[in-house]
Amino acid sequence: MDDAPSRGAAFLVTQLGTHCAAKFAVRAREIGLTPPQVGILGLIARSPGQSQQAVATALGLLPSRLVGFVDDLEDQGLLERVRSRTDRRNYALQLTEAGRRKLGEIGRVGREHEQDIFGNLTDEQHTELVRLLQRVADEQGLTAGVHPGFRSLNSEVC
Amino acid sequence: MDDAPSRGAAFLVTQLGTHCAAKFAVRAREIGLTPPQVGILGLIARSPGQSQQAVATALGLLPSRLVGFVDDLEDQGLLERVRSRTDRRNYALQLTEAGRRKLGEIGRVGREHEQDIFGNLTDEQHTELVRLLQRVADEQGLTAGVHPGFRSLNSEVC
DNA sequence: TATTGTTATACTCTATAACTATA
DNA sequence: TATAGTTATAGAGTATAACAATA
Repeated sequence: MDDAPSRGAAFLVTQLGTHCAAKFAVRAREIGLTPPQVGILGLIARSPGQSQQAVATALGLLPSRLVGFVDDLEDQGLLERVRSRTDRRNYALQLTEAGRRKLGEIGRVGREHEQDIFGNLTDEQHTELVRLLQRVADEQGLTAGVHPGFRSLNSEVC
Repeated sequence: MDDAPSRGAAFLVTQLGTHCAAKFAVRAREIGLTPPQVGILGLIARSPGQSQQAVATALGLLPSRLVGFVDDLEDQGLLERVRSRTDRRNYALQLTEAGRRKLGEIGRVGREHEQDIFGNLTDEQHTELVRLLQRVADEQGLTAGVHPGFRSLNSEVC
């Protein structure tokens, strides 16, 4: 008897989630980004002009951590810090043209990633899996744009 | 347009996996254990008498990390280090009676965890979800007893 | 010489708190 | 006085490498 105990859905999701996160991190690094930076670019693409505070809150990471990520994205020429006219304390973060191009790369990488992990499912199976996961995620309050995994586990559970 | 982009299965699995891991860590802590320690106790229950090297390899964590976990489990009286007669360099790790009782608690906590996350699915939906996840996990080579999340992401992907 | 378990050291990552400039 | 962004410091967690005991 060397079998693992029958794995429940929770164990399988945890195991596969860790696996997916690790594989995606590799793909993100290949285009010069960390996973949180992918989230930052996507958020600014959807809602341009937000302050760093707003981005930090939306993604569930500390403002002090955000600084370094934005520094790097700015160094790469993917976004700009534009001082707000009305309140010169904060910035309005904007994608550059290169940032919009990078967004296309992110999309390509994301599709490759999805195919890599779930490519052996039929379309029907894939659709059913997404439906079930979406339902559970909604019930667990994960619908919002806040990405777990960017924030610490401690702040997650308190 | 403030919607997140349609979330693929990979994103959902990553998001839910992180969420599940965090919630399980809380439940494990309530019975005095860390997630790796849960894995250690389960492995020794299934295959008693293994050396620390064997356990470390099976769970994908470094032998030097294992020492502290086993120290704590021994302090709690849940397992014993028994010197091997044939090779006095290594130990044969054995559960104590208290360790076997703790295993029952782990089972209870695991069922509560599963119910907490997936309790709103019908039995048919739950079964279908497990089937799909199991299939993907198998194809990704996650069938073995090696638990990702105990080892570092770096060693995972290289 | 090789291996098991252990310890010591260094490194990475993250949280906390202090600081500045604006308001 | 309060807030946005930043920097500095400290702490937790982990990997690497050195070590003693045994083979």
